[in-house]
Amino acid sequence: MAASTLTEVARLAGVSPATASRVLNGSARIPGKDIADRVRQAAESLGYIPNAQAQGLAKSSSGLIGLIVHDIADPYFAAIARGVQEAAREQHKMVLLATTVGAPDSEKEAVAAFAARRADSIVIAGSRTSRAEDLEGNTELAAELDRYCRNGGHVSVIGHGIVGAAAADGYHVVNVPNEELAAHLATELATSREEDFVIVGGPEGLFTSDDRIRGFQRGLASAGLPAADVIRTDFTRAGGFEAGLALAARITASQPGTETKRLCIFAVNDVMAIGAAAALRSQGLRIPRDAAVAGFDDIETLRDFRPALSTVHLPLEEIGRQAASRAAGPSADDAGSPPITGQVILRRSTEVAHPTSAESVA
Amino acid sequence: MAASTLTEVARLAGVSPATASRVLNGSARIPGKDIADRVRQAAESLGYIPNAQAQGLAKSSSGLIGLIVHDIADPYFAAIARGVQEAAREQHKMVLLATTVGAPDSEKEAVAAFAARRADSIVIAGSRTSRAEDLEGNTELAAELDRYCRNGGHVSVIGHGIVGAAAADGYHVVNVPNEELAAHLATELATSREEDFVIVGGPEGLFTSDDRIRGFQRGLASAGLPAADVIRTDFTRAGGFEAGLALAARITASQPGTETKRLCIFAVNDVMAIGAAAALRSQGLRIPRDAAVAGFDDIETLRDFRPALSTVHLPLEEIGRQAASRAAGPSADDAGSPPITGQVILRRSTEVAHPTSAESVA
DNA sequence: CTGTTAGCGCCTTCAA
DNA sequence: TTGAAGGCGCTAACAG
Repeated sequence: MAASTLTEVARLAGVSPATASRVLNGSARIPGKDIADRVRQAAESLGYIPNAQAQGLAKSSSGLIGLIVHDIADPYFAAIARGVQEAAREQHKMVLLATTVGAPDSEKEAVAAFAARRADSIVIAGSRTSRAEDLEGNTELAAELDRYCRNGGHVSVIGHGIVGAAAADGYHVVNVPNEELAAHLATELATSREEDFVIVGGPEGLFTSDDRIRGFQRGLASAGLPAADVIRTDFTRAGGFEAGLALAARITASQPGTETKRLCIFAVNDVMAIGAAAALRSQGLRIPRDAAVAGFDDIETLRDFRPALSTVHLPLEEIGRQAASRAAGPSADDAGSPPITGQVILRRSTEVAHPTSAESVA
Repeated sequence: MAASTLTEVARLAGVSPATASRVLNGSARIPGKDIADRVRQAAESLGYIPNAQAQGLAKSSSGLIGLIVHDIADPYFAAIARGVQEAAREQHKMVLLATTVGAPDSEKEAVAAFAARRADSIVIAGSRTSRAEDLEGNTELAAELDRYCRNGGHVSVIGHGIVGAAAADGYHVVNVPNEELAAHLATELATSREEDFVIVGGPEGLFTSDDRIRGFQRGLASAGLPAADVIRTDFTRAGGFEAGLALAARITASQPGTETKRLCIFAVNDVMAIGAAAALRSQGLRIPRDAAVAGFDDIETLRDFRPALSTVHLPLEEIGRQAASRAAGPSADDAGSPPITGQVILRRSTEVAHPTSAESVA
């Protein structure tokens, strides 16, 4: 027993399908008042639900927003997804989800799938990469997106634009000032401190990571400090943990006698920072006494972590929302939404050690 | 410039649309070898992407899985979503996301929207409620689901079944043994301890919460202990925090002289537990010294929280995956997937206070 | 094995 | 204002 159709409703109401359509979905005036009620009633009694596929086919638009993330369980992406979802709700659309593991070819597939479903727009979150091995994948992805745009689709990419993507119509980028913010964080951290800085970064070629590293180094430089060592590892908690272990060894080794500066560790995202902190702790080191740790993103779920993590707040939800609404066209706010900004937040994890202040909570 | 169609491909290849369809999508044999290649090449050169809407309309099935959650940014739901997403990928389907704030009527809308899109199946996560004020909403939701099922849809609900939903065809429930596990947690906690138990629960009528409360009380009873006080609050971190504040006052008040037992707080989910812990800490109390805290769910992102939180591990991802594949029909594993089980995990937050063990990490 | 003929359910000109 | 007719892109029966 398939769902009832518009035709059935029309028949029951004693009108033509066209009329029924106008009453139930169309936009133009339908003052048939008497007839309109009959149709509505018929629809109601039949439990009529319009077939979105058919509607979409007829007017070639689907009311779908495609969202591509690396992993929906990652709090970073989950927060963005929430923003996208909210925007979608406002636009009376639904979001179609695709998760790739950052692999460009898998992203390409997702774009093709969205294109097949005639998604009205696509939001791509998750960092772009410039690694040589991804070059081909990136090119194909760019081509796929380009085709999608040429067919009238709207794309908005969060962070960096797709490598090799021509600035086509309907192609937007929501810029996140990773570099500037990282620089800002570095200068804040460099102020009135005397410590060695180390950066725990993701794999080379990951834009988000590279931008943050570059920015941090720049900030250090502008504060007259030497460049920090950079440890490359996975862009995950596990990666942070691994790096943390190495750093713990380094700290422990330099303990005896030598007047050592405290280590200040900047992990390019919060999750890595937490991993690094866990590693230090597992080696009996304490934060911020033995080392300072800072992250990036200000993930909500991690805010109760102790010692409270210094980080850079990013309005993730707003980023997602903006990406989704920008792709919807310049409808609402012609002025365009305001650029994304972040904010350095210094908390306990990078406090200068005051031996006595045990209870100071950020 | 709209995307190219199958007809165009067919024309370019000099064959009929039907043939082209068979080559590009159909399943039956298409050994036209020579012709098949021509078609494929034509498709390639035109950048042909099948229109899923049209395909869906023609074969009345959409390749879509609808997922309903309260909030995709909540790590609990995000983890489930990951599981659903994985199952979807295996089924070569895509997931359509809808977030409700737990409001039955909003869930009803989501179901209708999924039905409109002819989703092949729907997964509903997020706790069911039995509050009087939700009765009407629940009934409508049940009706909507029932209709959806009658039209051939498959539904699987995580946790409790929808209140008032008749066991229709295609309606499945993925049971989560909340009560048993909570009971188990209680008995573990009750062993060799002498403390007062308090439960921080969600609003009355929330099945997930109520089940866990009931189970915990049962466990306490079977250990010969009196029932614990129950504090009702929001099913969120903020709720946990609020309750934690009240409890902190209670603890502080009873400090002087009176031989007081330590308080053991069971929050019905991890996020609430974290909130409660934060509240205690904000009042200068320490865990587990001044109070023990336990949660439920074993949220991954929270595992680095210190003191490590005792909790009940739930295979969230597997739950999502199972829900999605069960709804896909008894295709893969006829034996049906194994029932969901959890596991009590005792960590630092409920350790019996050993004044000297400062570095014992769970 | 391939082409032809009908729809799938809806919307949208175009007449009436 | 309402109805009739055609088409959105594809698939599924039939023919050939």
